[in-house]
Amino acid sequence: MAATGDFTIGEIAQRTGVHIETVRYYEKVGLLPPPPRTEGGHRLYADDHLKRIIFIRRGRELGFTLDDIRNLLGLVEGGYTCGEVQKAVLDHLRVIRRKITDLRRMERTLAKTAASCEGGTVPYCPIIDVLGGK
Amino acid sequence: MAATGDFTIGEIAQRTGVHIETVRYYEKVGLLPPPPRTEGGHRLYADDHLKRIIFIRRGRELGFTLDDIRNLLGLVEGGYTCGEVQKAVLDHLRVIRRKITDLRRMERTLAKTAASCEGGTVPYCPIIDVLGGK
DNA sequence: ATAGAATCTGTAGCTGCTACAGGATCAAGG
DNA sequence: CCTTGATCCTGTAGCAGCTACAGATTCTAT
Repeated sequence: MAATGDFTIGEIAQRTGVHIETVRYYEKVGLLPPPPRTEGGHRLYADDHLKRIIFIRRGRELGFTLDDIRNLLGLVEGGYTCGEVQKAVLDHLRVIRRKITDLRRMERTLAKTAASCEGGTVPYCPIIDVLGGK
Repeated sequence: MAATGDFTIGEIAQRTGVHIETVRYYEKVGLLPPPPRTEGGHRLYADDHLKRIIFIRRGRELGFTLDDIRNLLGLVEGGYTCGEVQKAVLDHLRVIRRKITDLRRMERTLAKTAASCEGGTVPYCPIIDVLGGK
């Protein structure tokens, strides 16, 4: 039930939480198949598009690149095995963990640096020394 | 001692670990004052430039945007108080910590998702469900 | 019929570089 | 002095992933 609803781009944007321009952008870069149009040329989306955009958005929220998502969608389309999908996720997990590591290193350095500083109105700050390198 | 050495852009790139094009880019966007030139038009850098580029690089390594760095350099130029600098660092620290939080959330979700998966040759994967959202 | 909202296409902008192309200049060797 | 090869010059375009226009058209409701 609740068969193929026809959505305008505005409705689909609202339902998916993705901006109108972004929906068009996804179409342009081939992530979203071009939907049928009204006589006047307005896009008319169906449930399939809705699902696909939600898939893309979820992927983005999880930090996948559009290219990653393209591949995942390719798997979904073309028949996939659990192993293939899992591999993509584990690869991505490694990327994320590296980023976390990098950020934590920055955080430590910055926190230490900020602590070395009195923060008053003194016209000198040890932070600048840290940035000045050596 | 070791007074103002004259560096070509290639030397300065090597010493700072920043690409030649990037050095020119920093000049273009106003982070680096235009150095004097040879008769033929080649850039000639002095120790001040060297220090400045190292400052920029260190800032980048710590995740500051070029705009942040521009502000920091402005402080350094124009006379600064420790409090001003500390504020910039603490602001940035908040940004970094937020990113870490976001990435950790992604990581948890992905790790959980990947674990829910057998990873075999089964032509179905629960990960896809997660991405499909609901 | 008409007003106002929504949509259309196409282009430019954002960050922080990187990678050319096509030419000029520099430093070293003969 | 002259040539060669390395380096440098300017300017432009490209990357990701959107976002923000402009100027025109279409849709919807009265």
